[in-house]
Amino acid sequence: MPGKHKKDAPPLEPTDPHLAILRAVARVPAGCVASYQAVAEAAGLPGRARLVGSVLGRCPLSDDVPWHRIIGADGRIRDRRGGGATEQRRRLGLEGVEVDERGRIDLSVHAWRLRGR
DNA sequence: ATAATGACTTTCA
DNA sequence: TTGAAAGCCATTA
Repeated sequence: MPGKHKKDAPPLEPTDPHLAILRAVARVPAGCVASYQAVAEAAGLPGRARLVGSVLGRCPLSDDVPWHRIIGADGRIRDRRGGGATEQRRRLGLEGVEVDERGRIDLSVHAWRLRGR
């Protein structure tokens, strides 16, 4: 039994922000895109758009999570170091999302909306 | 504890 | 529309 007077900090919690973000990204359906901000809100972390990017950047570009469906709030693919934007564009194309030459995506068509009515 | 960094957003020119 | 500057926030050094 924990009779410690000093506080103990578990390594992971059910409300772990990282986990919540990954979960939110995972529920974005194919053929749709969501902004970092939208994902943050969906994860219950309003205003942490930057954190979403950090988490996705730290994770490997695996198929475990549809990272390619996350784009900037302006509906364009965000550029980042190392590249990967090309891969993202390719994947989106395979899913039926039309991406402009400049990386622009029609949000009025593919924007993912939070379900919950 | 302070400073720098990053797959962000918004505002202004 | 494009680009620069500031705002914002957790992680990392």
